[in-house]
Amino acid sequence: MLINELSKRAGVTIHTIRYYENLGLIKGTVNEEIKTNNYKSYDDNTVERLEIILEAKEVGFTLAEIRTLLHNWFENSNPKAETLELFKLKIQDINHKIRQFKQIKKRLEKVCDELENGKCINE
Amino acid sequence: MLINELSKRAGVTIHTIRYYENLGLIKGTVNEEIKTNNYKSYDDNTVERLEIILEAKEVGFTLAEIRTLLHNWFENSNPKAETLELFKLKIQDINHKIRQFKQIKKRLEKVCDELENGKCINE
DNA sequence: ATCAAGTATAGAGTATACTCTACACTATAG
DNA sequence: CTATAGTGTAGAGTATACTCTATACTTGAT
Repeated sequence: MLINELSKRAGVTIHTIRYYENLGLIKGTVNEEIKTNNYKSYDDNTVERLEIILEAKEVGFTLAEIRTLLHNWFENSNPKAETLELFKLKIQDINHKIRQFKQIKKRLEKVCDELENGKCINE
Repeated sequence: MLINELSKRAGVTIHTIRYYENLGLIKGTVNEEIKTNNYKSYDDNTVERLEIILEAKEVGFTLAEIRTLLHNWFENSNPKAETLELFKLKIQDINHKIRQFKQIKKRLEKVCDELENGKCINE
């Protein structure tokens, strides 16, 4: 598929796709058969990569971190043990973040509770 | 306490504290008694506010969002019902984020599992 | 009295992650 | 064949959140 379709399928603007491609997060291929243009084509894997990028961004990973994750995920350039270690570290990060979320949620729930049970002056 | 002590107690640089103060996230008071200087002094509440800011940032709230949260939290300028609604919305946000975290964690765990159980080619 | 260390304001600089514009070339429908 | 919609590269602009620098005044120890 071309960039327009990729954009629609992944829900990411063409600008952002090109930005990610420049950063090395995704990669399109130019069909060497066609010599009239240098349009890049993207496969289903790129759609999945974009999904992962969006999810990972949402939970606070930087694009640099995501690039490293994706390269280990799909390109398998590093030894297995290293990749495994990286992924396990990321899982730990996520567990830590979940704990932080729960902590601030607790704080907010406490304030809500206080508000509902009339510890507040201005009605 | 003066900015230096606040900085040490909250673990935030003086630069950042001033940046937050400019944005209206915290507020120091100039002692009117002392006319020789205009040094600002900060109380324990400011330390707590900074703690909340750090936590909230960590889980992805912007400084603008945090400012609104803090104003409702401490200044009680808005009607109770509004504040309660805002806080409950934030709790929903957090629940949503926790779900996203769990989703990407699942993805990572699946890849780890595949790596450990030999679906990988390069050892 | 003086001098390092602390404080204040204002504004410039940096990093990340976009977002947009300009310009040139290509594809395709009428 | 031409209009317009799509594609490419390069680079400028924007938003957020700092981070640093310059300049000036204050405090406190010697």
